[in-house]
Amino acid sequence: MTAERVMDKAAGQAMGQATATGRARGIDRVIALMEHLHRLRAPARIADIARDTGTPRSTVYELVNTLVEARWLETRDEDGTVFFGPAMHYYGSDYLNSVDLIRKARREVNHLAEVIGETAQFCMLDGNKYLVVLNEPGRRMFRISSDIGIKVPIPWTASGRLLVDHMGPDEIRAFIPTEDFTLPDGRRIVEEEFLRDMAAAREAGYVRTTGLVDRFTTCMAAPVRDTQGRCIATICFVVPADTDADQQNAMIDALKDSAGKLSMAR
Amino acid sequence: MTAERVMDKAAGQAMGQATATGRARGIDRVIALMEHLHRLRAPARIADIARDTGTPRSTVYELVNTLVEARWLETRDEDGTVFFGPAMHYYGSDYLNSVDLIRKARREVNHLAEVIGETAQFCMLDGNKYLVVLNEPGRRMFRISSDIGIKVPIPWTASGRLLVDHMGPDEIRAFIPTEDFTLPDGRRIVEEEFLRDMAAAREAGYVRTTGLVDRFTTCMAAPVRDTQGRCIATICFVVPADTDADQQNAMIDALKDSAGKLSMAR
DNA sequence: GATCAATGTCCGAAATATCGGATTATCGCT
DNA sequence: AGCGATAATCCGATATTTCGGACATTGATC
Repeated sequence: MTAERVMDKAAGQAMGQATATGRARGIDRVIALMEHLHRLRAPARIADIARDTGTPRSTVYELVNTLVEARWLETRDEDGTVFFGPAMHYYGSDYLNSVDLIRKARREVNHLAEVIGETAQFCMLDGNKYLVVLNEPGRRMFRISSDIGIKVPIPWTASGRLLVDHMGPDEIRAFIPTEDFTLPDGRRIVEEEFLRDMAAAREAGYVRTTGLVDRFTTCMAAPVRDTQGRCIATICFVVPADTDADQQNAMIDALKDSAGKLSMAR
Repeated sequence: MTAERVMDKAAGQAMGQATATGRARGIDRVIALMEHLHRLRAPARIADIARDTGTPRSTVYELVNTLVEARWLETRDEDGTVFFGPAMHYYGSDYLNSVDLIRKARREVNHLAEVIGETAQFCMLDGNKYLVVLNEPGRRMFRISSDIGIKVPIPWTASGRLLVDHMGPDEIRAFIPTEDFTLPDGRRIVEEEFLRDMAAAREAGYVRTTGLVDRFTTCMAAPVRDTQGRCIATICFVVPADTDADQQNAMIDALKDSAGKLSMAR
């Protein structure tokens, strides 16, 4: 078996306009490296980074040294793995504070998680994918790892049904890749069902789904709308499917309330 | 007047090992750029970035394009300024979640800010400087901009008196630069006073200061200690100096409680 | 203790990314 | 509209950084 290189998408991106020689700019290598760590969501050894991003080993060592010095990365434990460093948190905070809607959303999400005690999130679209922008775990200590900044197919989520609110059937078909209607377990969401969910959600001012991405989880979401009434974000709760119905209704009210405040603030 | 270049420290760092020609690696330029934006805490125009970091204009344009594409930066408004982009938030979240103490501290800080309604922070040392790692604004809407990740002289802060808890007078003299004992308004903190504060704080299990960095602000902090009893972080409140005394006592109790939990968790 | 694997360092050559400066586009103001 | 100033793009040359591969180091296994 030849020493074929298996690169992930980040590597592909990084190569970008690179000529056939395989030589790339340091900055492109670094971007691939960081995207790789983000997708991994765990510290990685340098040799593995080199293999998985298609970057020469000596180059990775060189760059990692630079990045560790700048605190962009941190070497973990004594096992020689590296992961994001504090500088990323500082820059990330600056970003959050600089975006008005997100700064306000943070207050709401924190408030909801604190008062209700369940995991609350703030979600938006990124291109034709859904992603969690803010995540505040509830008192329950399961689901430790947040999936902040990880792209997910729109139909897999409750919020997704609100976020494409403003589109007609044709637009949606053109916007969401067909394969995204297939759930992780292989089941397929038929378009009519999705469109019906959508209409019902717009009508009711919230949406609830159960057992979409995983069988035992219920998701409730309320829309944040701009002045034109377009859904630009959602606030939602992620709870066990067996959560008491009254409790769920209280949560939906809380969501509508918070989402309303953020819609006003626009 | 000659076209003398005024570079900030980041630029100096970036030049690093650069040879006398002034040519530098792209990655070093990028690090300087990001540090510059962080210090600025506001969007900047490309021309200004070039001037302030000592990077050639054409290089900055080139790099900014790359970074915008990677969502590390974002062009703001229509005024052509750039600032941090969402990718920084995602990487920063990954960092926060990967550090056990910080992840737990976030819950406490959010809880305190929510329940008490005043600005709560989680602080640590970075070298011989103090810095805010987590900041959660209270209900009061003043002091919008958080100073997350900005280094501050240790003697300027309440928490600082706890964080060097474990050092003797000589150690402290060697550790904290003398100029750091001079407050922003020019007043000087005499060492004896600092040492007395420190001893009293360790005794009481908390520290309170008023009018240090600015005349109308009171700071209260409680120590997070590791298994050896060493103060590795603090949790604190930042409130107006005229805050009711009973209220302040309640806040100190809440701080001690949270700090205690984090100390246990080690 | 010897062997093998994995990790990290070093170095020269060549491909190319950075840089300066000139050019073009955009904007604000009278 | 015309003008000046500022912002952004373009382009060729060369100083430099990436890259491959050899070498050193560490550590685990038998």
